[in-house]
Amino acid sequence: MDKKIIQELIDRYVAVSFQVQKKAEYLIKGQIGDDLTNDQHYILRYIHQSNDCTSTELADAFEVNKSAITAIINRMADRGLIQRTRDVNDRRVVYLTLTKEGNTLYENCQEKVQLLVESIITQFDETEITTFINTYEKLAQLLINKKQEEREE
Amino acid sequence: MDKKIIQELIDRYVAVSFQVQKKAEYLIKGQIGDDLTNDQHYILRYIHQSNDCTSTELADAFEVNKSAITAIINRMADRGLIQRTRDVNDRRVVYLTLTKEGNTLYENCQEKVQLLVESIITQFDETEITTFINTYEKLAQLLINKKQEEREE
DNA sequence: AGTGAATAGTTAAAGAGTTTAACTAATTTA
DNA sequence: TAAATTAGTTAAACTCTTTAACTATTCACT
Repeated sequence: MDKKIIQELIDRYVAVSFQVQKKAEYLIKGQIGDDLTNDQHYILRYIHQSNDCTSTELADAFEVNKSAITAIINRMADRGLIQRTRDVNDRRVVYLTLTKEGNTLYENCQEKVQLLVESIITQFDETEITTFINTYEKLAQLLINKKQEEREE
Repeated sequence: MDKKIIQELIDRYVAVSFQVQKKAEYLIKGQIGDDLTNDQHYILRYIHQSNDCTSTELADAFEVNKSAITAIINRMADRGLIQRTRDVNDRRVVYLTLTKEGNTLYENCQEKVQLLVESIITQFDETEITTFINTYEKLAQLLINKKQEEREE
């Protein structure tokens, strides 16, 4: 690929990924209201999806220090959204789960996000969007590998 | 499209966009070091790209309040990266530009980001990536329209 | 079995980013 | 020209993040 073309693609990619991220967060925030910050919403989703979620796992996924996770979890636990449970076999490990209230809030958010996304996703045909997500996932994998490489140096 | 398929696409999309964002920020941070936070890096890029950039424009682009922009710009101006200039015709308006130091830092970052992105972008063929970015840009446009609609309600 | 290293998580302090509300100063409009 | 609007700032309160030091537990090894 020509260097100039690459440069152009980078500029387009940077601009568009930025826009999509910010606008999507704006629209979702508009849907779910002030109950959750963006970060708390991501955490809520992540814990709901994951089995036996731990602080370390979250810190890796979010690329922040474990103490940043502790702080967020504290706030959400104070509000009764998240529960901590010690592993019986390895008592260093603390599992994070959603409380009943946390789950209800998740369901609420998910419903609203779904309505929003549906109204947009239906403007693509299925092939276009699966092709898009396939490439996106390939990109994600390459980035994960790249991180792995850097770690090993 | 079937409801179930949509649901699956949403889950894949949410997961992958999240991963790409976090890993990309991690890798870029690894390249440019501790000179800039992620947000400051975005601001630096944005001001470099834009002509006659103002706080209001940044606040719109980043979907935050103007006072959040003031705070970041203050920090970067204190470090001598950004300059404020009043508009001669409309003296309410303040234009933001990069100083010489700001520009040097930008060039530096851009070079490093480019090396990183090149090493990844070359693993796609050109058709795949332009198709990807086209769809991405279509998505961005839909989100922008959606925001516009909501504003008008 | 016992010592040293590694692992999971927390705490505290300092700084960065955000929101809200109140404010100044300049411009528009009616 | 008075009233409303616009661009930007300030201050207080809060969230998020990093660094470094810490506790508690488990692993590895002789």
